Amino acid sequence: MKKESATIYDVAELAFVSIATVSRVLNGSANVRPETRERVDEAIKKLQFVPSAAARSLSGGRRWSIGLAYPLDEDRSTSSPVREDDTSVLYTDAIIRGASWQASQMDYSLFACAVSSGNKNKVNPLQQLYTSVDGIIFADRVVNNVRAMRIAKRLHTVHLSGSGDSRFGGTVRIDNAAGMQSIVDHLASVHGIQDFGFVGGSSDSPDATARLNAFLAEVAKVGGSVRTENILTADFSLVRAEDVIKQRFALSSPLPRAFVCANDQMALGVLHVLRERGLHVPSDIAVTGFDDVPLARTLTPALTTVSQSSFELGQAAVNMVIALLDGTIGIGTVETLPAHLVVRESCGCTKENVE
Amino acid sequence: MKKESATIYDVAELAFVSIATVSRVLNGSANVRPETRERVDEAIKKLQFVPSAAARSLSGGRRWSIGLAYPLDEDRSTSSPVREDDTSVLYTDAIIRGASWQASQMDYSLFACAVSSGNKNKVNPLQQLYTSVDGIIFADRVVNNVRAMRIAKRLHTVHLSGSGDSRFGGTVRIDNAAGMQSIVDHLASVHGIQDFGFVGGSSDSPDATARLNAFLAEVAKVGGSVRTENILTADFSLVRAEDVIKQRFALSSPLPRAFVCANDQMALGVLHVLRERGLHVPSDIAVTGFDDVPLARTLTPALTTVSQSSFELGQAAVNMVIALLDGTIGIGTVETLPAHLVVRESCGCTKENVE
DNA sequence: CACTAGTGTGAAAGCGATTACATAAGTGGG
DNA sequence: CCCACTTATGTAATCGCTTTCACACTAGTG
Repeated sequence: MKKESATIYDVAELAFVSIATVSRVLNGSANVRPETRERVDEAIKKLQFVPSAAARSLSGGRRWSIGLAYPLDEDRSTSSPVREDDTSVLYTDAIIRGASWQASQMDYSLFACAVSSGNKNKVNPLQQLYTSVDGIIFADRVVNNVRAMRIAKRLHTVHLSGSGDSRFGGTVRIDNAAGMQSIVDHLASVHGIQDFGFVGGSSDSPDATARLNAFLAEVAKVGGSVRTENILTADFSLVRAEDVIKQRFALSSPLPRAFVCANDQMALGVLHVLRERGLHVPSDIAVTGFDDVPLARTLTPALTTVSQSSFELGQAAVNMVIALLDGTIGIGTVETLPAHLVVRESCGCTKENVE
Repeated sequence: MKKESATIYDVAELAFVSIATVSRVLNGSANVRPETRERVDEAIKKLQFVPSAAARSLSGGRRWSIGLAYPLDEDRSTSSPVREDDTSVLYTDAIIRGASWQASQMDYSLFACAVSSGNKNKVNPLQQLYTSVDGIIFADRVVNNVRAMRIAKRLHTVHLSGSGDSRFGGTVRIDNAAGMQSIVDHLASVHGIQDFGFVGGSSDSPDATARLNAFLAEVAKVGGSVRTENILTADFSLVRAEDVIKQRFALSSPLPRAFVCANDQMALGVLHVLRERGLHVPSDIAVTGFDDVPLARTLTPALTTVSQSSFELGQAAVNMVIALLDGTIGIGTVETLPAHLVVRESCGCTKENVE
């Protein structure tokens, strides 16, 4: 079931020139007589010729494309996709869009590829990806260090928001600490909250760890407290957050006055369960998110969160890959993007307060 | 800033065999003596050799990868990305995940690539994509027919949910009509609603057209009515839906008893504005969605919608591409996936009713 | 004991571009 | 009017892999 298509040879023949000349036209080289160029362009149009990316990259030129690897939820890749709709990581989506947008601005193409951690497959998607692009962006947690280092030997890599600085590639991250600080601060100073709870991500994610640590530090700083049973750990997904909060309900000890969540999706899950159990947010208990996904502001109550502009994160990553490619910056560069508090209703503020 | 890495020649040398043998080992060919195979495997491991996808595909073999092209929002690609967070198309996200998952199951890699309609760029992302994969999936509206036909000459294509059957590739679609019918039916028979409104997508989307037509037909069938001023047109995005509904408020004529929306995001926007204007959903006015995105059930009120399992859509598309590649099915095959009503609260049903 | 059938392996021909090098034609300056 | 120089184009090598073909070996057969 193979299909044929025009090659550079066909174009050359039709335009009565050599393939070298066609290539020159293709790559906008100077030194091509205008009338020759025109003849070639015509042939290209007539044959609907599109240069093969594969051949192009083999022959050494740039591929003008960047890869973005992000994690495909494990549960889904190992079991049947029944609970499909529960774990959609909106956050990644925004990063991808930001990266795509920026890549397109810079005349690059962006290929996003979901990579499952259990790489039982013979042909690894990640390998496929990194052998067909100029540089690659890793979303948090998608590869371990060993793997990342190996890949970094082949092409330039940029890591998104890990806490450890990657020594073999670039790093772009959000200022997790500042974001967490502003949330806890707000909760404490504006709403007088002292008794905190936390719903975090798994400890193997640098982002998760960074947020938890920042949270704990800031709670201490504002003189608040957080009981051990109120530090919950999910995996950044909505369902898992629902699960852990339900489990928390099984305990007899009283709930905290606020649940600070490490991302918006988990906050959504928490909101949902709390409401289900008849609790009112924010009067009974405040809930905050992190990320500011598009829907955060449309919820009732609208979610107080930290805007970390995943979109800009994606953009910055693309820029960094290109800079690395161009040699403008060196390996080991780290860029920290600001995060800022977005006060809405779920913390206890009222709409009038806010807008 | 180029980097070096091991090639098949290095492996051959280290294992004292020819590159042909290495290739045989790589591709699991029979007729390789176990001890030779072992020697090669060792060399591969030692050199951390990963075959170049580019070279591989150039030499004619399958690339074991599938492309998925989806639209990048136009406004964002033409203007500054300031309103970044407003148009995230959650729907596409689910398709991508479904496709990725299925691809990984079938031992293929899935490359998702956002394509902006204004292709002012020299290097077109779409071209990059389709010259590096075995087959390609087009999300609704991402390319026009001419373009699609051209691409279909080169490789196998599958179109996601257009209404017109693609004569040069495969088509996978959702049963839009059945979905719309069940929504309108429910609204009319269970809630006695007669006065309908509609928030649709732009008319250049086959899906949008199909849904609008099905809506109109079914309203007529149940004896309901829909006034012209209550047929609103957005572009499937949250913000645009908010815009059009706000504009609708400027008119003096009374609102309908229900707004049927062509997708969930627009329903979200409508809900938001309605609430802002002090209207209560569903008692004052019912609102329904289409798609059943993950968050639909977590809203207040939980969104009544049609589950079209975008995830399965993605899966089916991947399967179809592979079948096309394998020659199992022929060009022009169409698969229609069922859609089913998900009754929640925004139509007027109560939680007790539903669960 | 020749004779046919596999096996296991290597040599070499592409695949479709890019690019260094070579060549031919046009251009001034002395 | 010739030489050095630029400009336009062609030739051929190269990138890293797959695959066909041919060859050298075993083995099994009559």
